[in-house]
Amino acid sequence: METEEKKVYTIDDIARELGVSKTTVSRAISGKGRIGQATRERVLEFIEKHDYRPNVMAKGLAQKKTFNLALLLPKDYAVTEFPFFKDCMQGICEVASGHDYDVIISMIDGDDLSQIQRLEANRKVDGMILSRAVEHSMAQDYLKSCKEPFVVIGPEEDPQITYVDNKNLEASKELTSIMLMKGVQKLALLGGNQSFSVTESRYKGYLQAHKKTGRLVNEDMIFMNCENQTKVSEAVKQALEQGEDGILCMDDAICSMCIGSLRERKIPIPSQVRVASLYDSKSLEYNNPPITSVKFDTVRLGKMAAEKLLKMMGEETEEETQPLNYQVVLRESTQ
Amino acid sequence: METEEKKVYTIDDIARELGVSKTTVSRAISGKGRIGQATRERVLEFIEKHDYRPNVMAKGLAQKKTFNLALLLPKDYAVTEFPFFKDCMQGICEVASGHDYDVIISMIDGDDLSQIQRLEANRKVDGMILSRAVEHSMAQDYLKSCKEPFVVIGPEEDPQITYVDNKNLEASKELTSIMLMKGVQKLALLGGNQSFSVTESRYKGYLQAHKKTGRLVNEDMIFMNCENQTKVSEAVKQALEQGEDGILCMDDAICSMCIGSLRERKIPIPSQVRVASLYDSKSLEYNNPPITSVKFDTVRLGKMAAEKLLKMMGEETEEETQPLNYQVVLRESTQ
DNA sequence: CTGAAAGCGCTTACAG
DNA sequence: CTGAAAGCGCTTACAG
Repeated sequence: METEEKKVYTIDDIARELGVSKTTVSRAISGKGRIGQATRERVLEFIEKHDYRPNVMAKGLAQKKTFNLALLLPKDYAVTEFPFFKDCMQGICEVASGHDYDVIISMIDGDDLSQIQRLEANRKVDGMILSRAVEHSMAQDYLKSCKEPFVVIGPEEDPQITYVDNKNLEASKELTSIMLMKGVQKLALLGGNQSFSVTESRYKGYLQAHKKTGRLVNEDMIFMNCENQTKVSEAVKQALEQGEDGILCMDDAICSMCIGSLRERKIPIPSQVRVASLYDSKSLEYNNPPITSVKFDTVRLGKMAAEKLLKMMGEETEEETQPLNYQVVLRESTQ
Repeated sequence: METEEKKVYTIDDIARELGVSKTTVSRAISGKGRIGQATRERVLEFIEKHDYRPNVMAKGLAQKKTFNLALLLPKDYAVTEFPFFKDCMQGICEVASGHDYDVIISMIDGDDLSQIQRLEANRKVDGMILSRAVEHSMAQDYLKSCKEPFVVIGPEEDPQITYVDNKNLEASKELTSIMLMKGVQKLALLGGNQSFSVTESRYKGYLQAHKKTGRLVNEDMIFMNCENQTKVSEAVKQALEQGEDGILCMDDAICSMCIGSLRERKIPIPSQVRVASLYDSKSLEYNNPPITSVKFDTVRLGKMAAEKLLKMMGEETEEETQPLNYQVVLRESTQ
């Protein structure tokens, strides 16, 4: 029962102790190359018994791989986006570790490429995931110019770039349509930061739904860049003055602020104004009344990003063919 | 102007082209070992010109280092904790990359050690940072049993373990004292998840402040595990029925819910009830009225964690001696 | 089926 | 001050 330092074996030790060559040991482990059934089992057994784990760094050097991938996160994201990034991260980590890859995070600041360049110069990763595509981001252009494989999370117009995205446009269109069908006459839209692509997608969905049903959209029904309580309150005030009877919020944070503002003005939901959100959260679900909103499977989004990337890097992965989807959850706030 | 593949040099190439040995090149780069001024400059110049960057993985193998550190994040953290983790992450990444280290994230799920064991077995990191110490966490015990250096973010009673923490107890004590001095007669405490150490620290601060001023604390003034709107609303209701004239919330999320609940009941802040939070956020700052709260420098907390860890790993770092601190920001909600 | 050898791109005693 | 050589712990043609 002494606290003896457990010896950490190398492939050399194993070869010596077993009286075989390290080539053989390597083959038994990797499963590549021909090897006798008997020897393989002997090696595997020894490994199991002594809990040998190959040195990934050495393996990487020999194979010119790093077994790392990078997740590029914006440094400046707003509170409203936390749940999104956290879920992405979780999905990515899960599939990465399933392939014995690790994920290195790098927080990148707007158009400052230095962190990306550092990662690239140091050759510590085999591929990168760029989260939250900002319109006209330099990062994308830069990554394209490198040989490094990468996928972006978010909408992407460049057909040469691999991406995954939630169906924001479709979801927005569907929820808008539903609200119009339910009898909302004038539906205000409270949007987020206009430089984010997701804002644009949701906006388009809203427009298309109006077009489809032959409804007019007036400039003054659209309130963009609702990033704090003050902006939201102003928007709500103006919308009410204009007699809007429905408010569609682009995400849960905006929606929370919107609800707060309505409550302050003692405007009943849904009897005077129906409210819905294009991104769900617990606080909307548990609100009184519960708020209608769209649920995405963001963990899965992250997983798909990682799978796509691993595939580009030549890993074998059973990429899910089933497309990402969403659910519109109708709750009391739109009844 | 062709898109020629830029050759990626190795130390061997440089040695050959310069007619020196690779030992010399290595020395010129690392600055270790004696080397002639002239040769050093020749090498450095060549490197600069051809933008040579040493292969970190190879360097690592030779030095038995990985130049990675791991950040262990709980998989299940609540919305309320996002800003905290994000700021930590940012601080850690900043100092890590300053030392040419990268940070690998791993999301660990309660008492499931498998992810930690994987990291350890793969030897992909030189040290770990365990964020959010949960009371009696297995992770800590496990890490202690490994040789791997690690530091924890959060309070820590074990004197053998290195940790960094915000001064939650002190801050809680100070803010509580201030509220009592300002004339609050009965101060309710709305606390978070009781299994987190931070909850305990803040609770203690609240108690100590009462003791110091000779005030009694009644069981029924304490409301723990206020993790959703329902629980908070109940707590607020009960507190009001008991005639409390002050409410101290443990964090910004709890406080937001508390404010919402008060607003619904049309209880004016601060005239009927004074409200304060032990963790600040924009939404509290911009609330109407603005909410008194405590500001911590969490980015710096992350930095210090990383610095402490790097030091344990033998890196040279000018560790900041200045202790972490906090500011109590008195706003309208406690006037 | 198995192994000796070279190689991945660095570092570092050791000798000169 | 400089270099030849061994080594970090793996993989992988190549030969047998």
